[in-house]
This record gives sequence, structure tokens and C-alpha cells, in this order.
Amino acid sequence: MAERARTYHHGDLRAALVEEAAAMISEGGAASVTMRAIGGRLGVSRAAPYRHFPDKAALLVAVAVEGFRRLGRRLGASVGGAPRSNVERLRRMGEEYVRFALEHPAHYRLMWGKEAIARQEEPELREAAGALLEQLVRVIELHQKAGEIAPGDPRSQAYVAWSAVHGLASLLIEGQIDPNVDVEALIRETTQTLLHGMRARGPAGQ
Amino acid sequence: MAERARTYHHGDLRAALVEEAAAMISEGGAASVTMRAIGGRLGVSRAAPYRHFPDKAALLVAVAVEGFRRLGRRLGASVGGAPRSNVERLRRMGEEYVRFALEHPAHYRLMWGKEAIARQEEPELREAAGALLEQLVRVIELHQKAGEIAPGDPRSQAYVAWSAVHGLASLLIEGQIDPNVDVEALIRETTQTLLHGMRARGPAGQ
DNA sequence: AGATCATGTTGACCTCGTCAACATACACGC
DNA sequence: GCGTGTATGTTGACGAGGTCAACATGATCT
Repeated sequence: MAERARTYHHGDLRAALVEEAAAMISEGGAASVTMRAIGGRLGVSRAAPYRHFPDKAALLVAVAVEGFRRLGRRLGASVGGAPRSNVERLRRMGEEYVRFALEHPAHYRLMWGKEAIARQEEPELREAAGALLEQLVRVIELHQKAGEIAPGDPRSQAYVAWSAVHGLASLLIEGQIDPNVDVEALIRETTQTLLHGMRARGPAGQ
Repeated sequence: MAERARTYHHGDLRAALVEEAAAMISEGGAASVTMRAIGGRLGVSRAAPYRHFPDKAALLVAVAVEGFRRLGRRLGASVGGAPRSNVERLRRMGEEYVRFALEHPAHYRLMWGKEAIARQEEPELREAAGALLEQLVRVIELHQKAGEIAPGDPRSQAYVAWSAVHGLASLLIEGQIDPNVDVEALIRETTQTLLHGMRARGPAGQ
């Protein structure tokens, strides 16, 4: 990776563990990640990770956190480039979000697999996911000011938008969607429907 | 359960296993379901389940399938009662969908936990989830004919709608949503936004 | 009643997460 | 440069859990 000097025995085992675990998840799914296997691939023993993480769940949390950060950077990049107007930014974010999940299904799944991870609310995870939400909120506020999205609590709207893209991503990577469907078209239709819905009306009410 | 005669040693162990596993999941999460524990609670040995399911994953698939069926029945009931017009049916289905997930978070999670379940595409699971989608498609067609939803492939629209409610359900049960948020209001806002979006325009395109 | 198959039990094995005891290398003060 | 302590890594062991094979028993049919 970067150039963290090869201090101590291994030299930044912690970072290597997270990276390797992420790689293994992508290659063989979450089930293939065992403390023994990950140690083996890094040339250390099975117990070595315990010097850096209290238990396996903590390691997986770190991997999930890293996933949220990567996703956040990617969404930021997708929007930062060309500062389009109209509702383009939000649409792009949504589409990139789903593509990220499609490209890293196992990793994305892990980011949501509370059952396997969170003993209780892991603050780091909350924070990483929260940052993502914040990104969304900011973009929504932007569009609201431009009059492209109905006024109302941007946070609620962010949840609605997040639901739509996360739901689609989830359906797709869990194989719930007919393989004959044109995925890109479906992604566009989803963001399209979402944006139309957000443009229309005010907050809750009936 | 019903009245399947107490044939053989236990008397319909298979059904009892699925039921018990579902109960254990609700009580203690998926992690609490072990072959030994489930056997113990039913007064049989740890290996007894293997006479009815090839492995633990298969048992969990059966539990997940049962979950989809229950959800399907519930959605059907929520819509069947009062045959409202306007876009009321779809809204009700959506809201009931999310409530089901909130009431049975662990079970709902299992229904989507491919990692822990599906070796490959379990046909039974596909079928159960497919039936759910069909329900959605039919309601959408209904509304289309009434002119309350834009024309276009009802299947695509069903995917979009499913994405929205599944995504919201997922965010909620994974604790990704600020606890201060009014959940019922958020559910309504989500279905509202979705319905507005679906009313507006035709299929994909830009 | 006896044969046969479905169903359930027990013992054993392997993998895995994890801990305790032990080993070692780096850092720092002399 | 040289001890000494701490951070880091290793090995052995344990317990939990999934699963299989060998064995046991109850049901069913003739």
C-alpha cells in the first residue's frame, strides 16, 4: 500500500488485515474469511489479528467501515466532476451508488450484515454510514435551493432516496431481479421515479 | 400447529423444525439458531434435523420461504379488505410491507441473508419471492388501468416499488435511521414519494 | 409375525473463534 | 552499544458447532 515504514515484525498488520479481508470477501464471499485463512494469506499466524482487533467481528466492522468510506469517495467523485445543474447531481449519485454495490456485492452485503457484525451499535460504523447520509443531505439541500426538489426536511428526503437506491442495490445483488431485465435501464427508471416523486410535493401529510 | 397426526416418532418434525427455527430467530437472532439448540428445544437429538434437511442452510431456506409466504399473505390481506380505489391499494401494501419487516426484523433479515443461506439459487426461495413480486405486479396493473399510474412495463415498476419499501425496511431494521425520526411519518413519506413518482412519467428514457 | 424403510440417536471428526503461555523484536534510556 | 519493557507474533489447547457414519427403533405392509 502506501509507505508506512516496515516497522516491527510485519509492518502495519492492521491495515493489511483490513485490506486482505476485503479482498477475500470479494473473492470468496464473507464465509471464506476466517481468522486462520486471513492470517495464512498474510504470512502470520491465526492469532496475530487479535493484537489489532478484539475479535473477528471487530475486523469485519473495520472492513465495512472501509466500504462505506470508499463508497462515499466514489459518490463524491461522481458528483464533484462536472457541477451540473438541474437534478443531475442527485441522479448521478444514485446511479453510482447502485453500481458500486453491483461491482462489490460481497463487500456491500457485509456493510449491511448486522447479524454477522454489530454486537451493538458500533460507533465507527454509525459514523461512516452517517457521513454517507450527510453527503446525500447536502446534495438534496442544493437541489432544494435550486427549486428542483420540493421543500421539506432534507434528512427525511435523504432517507427516502437512500431507501430507493439501497433497496435496488439489494434486490440486484441478492439475485431477486430477473436476469433478463436491463439493469442499467432499471437503475435509470428507479432514479427517475424517485426524482419525479421528490420534485412533486411537500413533506409527509396525506 | 394444525393437526398432523402424531405419526412416527416425533410427528411431523419437519414442520416443527421450521416453526421452532423461526421462533428462535425472532427471540435470539440468527446466531442463536444451532442444530443442537433447535434439536434440544424440540426434544430430539442434534442430528435429527438431518433426516429432513440436507444441511442447516436448507433448514434456513425453508424458514426464509415461510417468511416470504407470511409476508405475502399479510400483503394480500391488507389489500383484500376494503377494495379502495385511487392509489390506495399500493400505498397500503407498501406500508404493510415495511411494518412486517419492523415486526420481524430477524426473520426479515434472514429472508435476505443470501450469504448465510443460498449455496446457489434455491428454487423454492426464488419462487416464494417471485410470488411476492407477482402480487405487486398485479396491483400495479390495476392502478395502471385506472389511470393512476403511468403506463409502462408493470414489472419494472414493481421492481422500483419493491426497491423503495425493501430499502426503507432494511435501513430501519439495520438501525441506519436516526431513532428520533418518526417512523410512521417516514414510511408515509416514502410511499407518497414513490407513488408520485410512479404517477408522473412513462418508462426509462431520460 | 417378519421384512423393510423412515426416523431418531450416539460417537466422532473437523473447522473455527478465542484465550493463555510463551517468544521475539523494536524503542528508549543509560 | 546495551539492557529492559512493551508491542507484536506464535503455539497449544479448549469449546462450540456442523456434519457424517454406524447403530437403534418405531411404522408400515404383507
